[in-house]
Amino acid sequence: MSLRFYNTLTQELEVFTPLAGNTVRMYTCGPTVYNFVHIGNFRTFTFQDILRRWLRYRGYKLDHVMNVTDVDDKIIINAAKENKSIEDYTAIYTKAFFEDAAALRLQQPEHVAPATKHIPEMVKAIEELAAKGFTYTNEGSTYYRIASFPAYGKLSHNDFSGMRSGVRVDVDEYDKADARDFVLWKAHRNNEISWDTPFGKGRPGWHIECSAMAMSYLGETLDIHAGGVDLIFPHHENEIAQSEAITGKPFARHWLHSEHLQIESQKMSKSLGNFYTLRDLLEMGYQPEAIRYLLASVPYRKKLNFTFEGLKAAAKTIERLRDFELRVSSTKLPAGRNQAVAERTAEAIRQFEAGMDDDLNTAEALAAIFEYVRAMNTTIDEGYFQEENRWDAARVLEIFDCVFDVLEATDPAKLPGVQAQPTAPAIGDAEIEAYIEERTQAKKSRSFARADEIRALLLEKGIVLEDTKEGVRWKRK
RNA sequence: GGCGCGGUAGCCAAGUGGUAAGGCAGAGGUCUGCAAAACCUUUAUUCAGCGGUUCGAAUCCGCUCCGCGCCUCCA
Repeated sequence: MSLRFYNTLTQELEVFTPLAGNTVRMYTCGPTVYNFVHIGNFRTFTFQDILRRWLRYRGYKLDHVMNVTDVDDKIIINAAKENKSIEDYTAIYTKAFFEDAAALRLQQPEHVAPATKHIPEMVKAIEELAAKGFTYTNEGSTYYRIASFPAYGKLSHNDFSGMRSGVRVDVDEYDKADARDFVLWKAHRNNEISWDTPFGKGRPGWHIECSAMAMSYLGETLDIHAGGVDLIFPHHENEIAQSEAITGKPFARHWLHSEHLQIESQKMSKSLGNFYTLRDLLEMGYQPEAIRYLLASVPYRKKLNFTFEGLKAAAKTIERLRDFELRVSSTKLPAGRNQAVAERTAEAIRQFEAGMDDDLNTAEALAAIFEYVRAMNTTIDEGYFQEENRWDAARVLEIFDCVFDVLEATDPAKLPGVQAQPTAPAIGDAEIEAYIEERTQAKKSRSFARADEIRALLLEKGIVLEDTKEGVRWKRK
């Protein structure tokens, strides 16, 4: 089965292949750095990360560009409020964004493109649009004339053919010829940040940065363009209008959009008090791996209902997988390789791959992993799992983790934005081993009270003991 | 009003014509000095409701109810 994605443009599931060679040229819409980005934003960025990782698993090289919008109305307003320059203000939240992204183990795109570092590219794009007659100016601002691009609406599947200039009663309220037109370049006013250009002093409109940067890094036609569903219209529609007006060629071949996240079945909003940033959740003590798992486990085109019950369930699920990993690596096993296990391993990998290939159906892919884990636990219980089967199980976990990346625990000291927690007093391995030895002796002499006391004492320090056939196994909680 | 997405067990969720995956939670059990972990059994005769098509529908069609998103800068 080949890799397939749902394409917003065609509204169909399509087989994916890059346009040229083995490299996937991908553009994703990144953050606007006017504040800490919230957990809903990270749902989309996590989807993009899973997409990246699966493309790489499938043997493709990536050339991925993500923009950072570091000049816009909200940034200008917020920076002014804090009496900071645009640069100083956005630097804070850009840094925070990448710290958060790292905590969620999001891979860095090959190129991170801040808008303010690409003004010449935008100027060039606007000049090309002007030369081809797609623009007009009004009071120092430059606008895109939608009426000159008949295909407008093809991505969002809206029919704008009936809309004409003057239809809207309040057209005079806008300084545009048509209410649907959008601004390419905003005229300079007050003391706002601005750049000098042949078409006037000012700053870029939102949409032009993506067209200009995408094409300057990746060429005229991208393989994949991705973002949240709310960007379909108008942002991505406008990107198409700009880019295709310039090149006359399709801007992106596959448009992938992730659905929104809801909190406890409600829209996340500040007024409802259910607005969370990653740092809020970390502050509450939730593990970044659990958050990542929860965000990744619901297929990206489905609304994700974020609940704290779900977040706790995610943490338990990860623990189950980590326990399995520990069991496979630490249990004493008979020599050899059980062929049935080897075959079951291949089957699990096939199932996992089939799920991911099917438009990144992570729920189905995960089911393959859990069915495998249960089957292998049973095999171990029954004594049929052999020494060399360790590699089989490790292979499955490795494939799982190269996409989901949640098995390794994060050092709590390295969480962004979290004050140093009063953690359990540290205890060294040697001391733990000494306690375990004492407890083993206590058990031998049937001093169970002392044995339980040691277990409790270690638990307080975050050490969990498990008695197995081959002796005591311990792990840090 | 237009366009689009969705309603599957206590919660999350797969399944888009052939008789309900998986995770978490709950109950009972095996193992254990006790635990933990693991495993087993169990928890939807039923997929928002009603009607239709079909040998057969959660899956297709129609209607109704409910939730959500976009329709000028929100992932």
